[in-house]
Amino acid sequence: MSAREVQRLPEHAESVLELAREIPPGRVMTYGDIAAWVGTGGPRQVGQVMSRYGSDAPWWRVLRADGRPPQGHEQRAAQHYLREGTPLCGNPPGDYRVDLRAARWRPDPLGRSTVGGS
DNA sequence: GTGCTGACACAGG
DNA sequence: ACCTGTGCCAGCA
Repeated sequence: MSAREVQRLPEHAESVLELAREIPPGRVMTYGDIAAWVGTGGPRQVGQVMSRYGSDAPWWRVLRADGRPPQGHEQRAAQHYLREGTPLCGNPPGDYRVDLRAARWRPDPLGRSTVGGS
């Protein structure tokens, strides 16, 4: 995207994309997680931002709360999961659901990455 | 100003 | 586990 387009970005869009780019390979975040982290009102807004401006960011690492990749891009995302070794719990082909239990990532302000809850 | 839309979340059945 | 309906918020016609 060009600089002129960036100027059109909503305030939160910048934060959303930046956060998405910090997700390490093989790890993922949900739309809701990102929404909560950037302080925006809702997961849908994150989805809007990703669909409009996420082409440059690792959009496949941002998924729904149930572990499903972005609606309409499941097949495309699956290729990335296999390439990055993202843990899957679905039943491929057809169901490429990501195992959030193992792959969910939370940004670490202290440089201490967590593997998700117990 | 009003209303529709969307790469979502959650509760019910 | 699945599908459906309702709630949500910001952007755009």
